[in-house]
Amino acid sequence: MNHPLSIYNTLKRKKEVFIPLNEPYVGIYVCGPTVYGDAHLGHARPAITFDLLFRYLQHLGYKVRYVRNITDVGHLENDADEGEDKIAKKARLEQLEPMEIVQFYLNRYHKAMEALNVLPPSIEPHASGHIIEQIEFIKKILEAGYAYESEGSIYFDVEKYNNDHHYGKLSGRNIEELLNTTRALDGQSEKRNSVDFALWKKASPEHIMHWPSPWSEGFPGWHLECSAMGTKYLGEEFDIHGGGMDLLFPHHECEIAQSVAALGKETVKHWMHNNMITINGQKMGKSLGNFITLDQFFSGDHELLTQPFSAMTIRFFILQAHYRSTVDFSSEALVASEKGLLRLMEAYENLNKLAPSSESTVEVKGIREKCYEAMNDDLNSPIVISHLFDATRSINTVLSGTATISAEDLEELKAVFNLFLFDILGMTKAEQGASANTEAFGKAIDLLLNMRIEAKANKDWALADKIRNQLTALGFEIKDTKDGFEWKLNS
RNA sequence: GGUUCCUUGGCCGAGUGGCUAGGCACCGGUCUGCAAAACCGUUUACGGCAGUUCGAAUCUGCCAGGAACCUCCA
Repeated sequence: MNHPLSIYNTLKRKKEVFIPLNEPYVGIYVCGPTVYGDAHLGHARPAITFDLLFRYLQHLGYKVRYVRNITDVGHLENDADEGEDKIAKKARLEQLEPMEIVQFYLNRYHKAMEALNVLPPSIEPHASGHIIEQIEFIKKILEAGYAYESEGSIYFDVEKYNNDHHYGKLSGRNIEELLNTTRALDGQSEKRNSVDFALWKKASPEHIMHWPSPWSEGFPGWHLECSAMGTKYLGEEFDIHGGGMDLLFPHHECEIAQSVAALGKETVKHWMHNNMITINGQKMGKSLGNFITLDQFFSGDHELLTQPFSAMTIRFFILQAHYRSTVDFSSEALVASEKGLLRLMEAYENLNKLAPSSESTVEVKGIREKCYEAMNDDLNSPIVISHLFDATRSINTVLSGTATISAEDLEELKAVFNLFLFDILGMTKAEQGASANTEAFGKAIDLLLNMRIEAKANKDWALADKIRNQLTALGFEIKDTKDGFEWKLNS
């Protein structure tokens, strides 16, 4: 391939050619969901972004281990001092076992991901299943001297760390200023500095989820799980760490600090961050309460939705924007994506209707290479899609009889659609297998439309229009063609 | 208040110095009994001001508006 894959590295603030540490193996770690509620549109963005990466790297021949964690403990709800574990809080409210909540929402998350055609990761580790690894990680940080115990809890000593290393290198923060301005205000806390973050929190008596440790009965801090599980499954150095931009600080900054403190080196070579989905220009998120769940999209059951949207429409909508741009949700934008996707899918089906000629008058040869170039340029999926739309125009032009295509080019177009639209962008083909029921149903519609042909032959326009209008009212789309008709049912 | 980033045509959304992005919508045409679909064509851009340059949506500065994260206050 002429152009190597370049990926934007948040740490370097520029695109870098991607070279695996240990070719052909590639390790990817992505921050997964906290499973205390239904997945919303915002959750779909990283899942689809890194699914695109996963698919493309595999296509390029890499052997990829993709780890996406499940946060089921330790994600504090408010500030780190007095926060309450989100999972435990929900459990108490609903009088359910914490793990019951986790399992319930995890099942629903998996179902939504499957609908979006997001491939399952290679490993999906739970934070609660890696308490021992996290405790061991804390021990290393303590031994290195970058953490301290305070009333049964362990905190990361950001000031000390920053004296030896650079805390803030990923997020571009100057922590020295923060330390100087906040120290005076910080008298009562059990932390030395307000910027210190918890590695282990002693559980209060009413706290349901807790584990024994050398320091107290408690639970691990939120940032720790990703460091512990990432290194456990991908090694002390691995290729790519991904997540949403909202996790850049403090979460990923803390991960770097933890790794450097415990291991003496940075674990992650390449940081990737997807941007947010906005609604009326604002981040869609749980804390703002302005989110729409994926199930609501699928059912259309939300005041901002004019209709239901299929999972593939959602996926296509997200891929029509570059992953590092914000994408603003609106029902109108989704309708546009839905129609555009339908156009692409019909073009793919039309490929089977084209009769090859001896020569092509449409340009086919460059499309594959252009799609690769776009993918190699930091996964520019909207450009890939624009090339597929260009191909769509060529296909439809041939279909309408004003251009020709050679057998070779026809096969090339089929291959390009299969590769980029389905394998890499991960769109799914319309379901094809017809049951006996749907077969009979189709023949019944054919029967009606054949009667309409007879009516047209008799110039009985009233009857012809009646059949068409009433089928249209039922959601059918009727097209007259030279040899007869075509129809389809719009869902 | 701090850090980072954004502002493209009716809507969404690519694009980092000169070359039509693309989709949706709209309008005109071809096709059709009329439509639909498809095809062809047209129209609507680069937040504002100034600067650099032969040339800027693209670089620089200022201004306006918006966002994400953080902080403070409540």
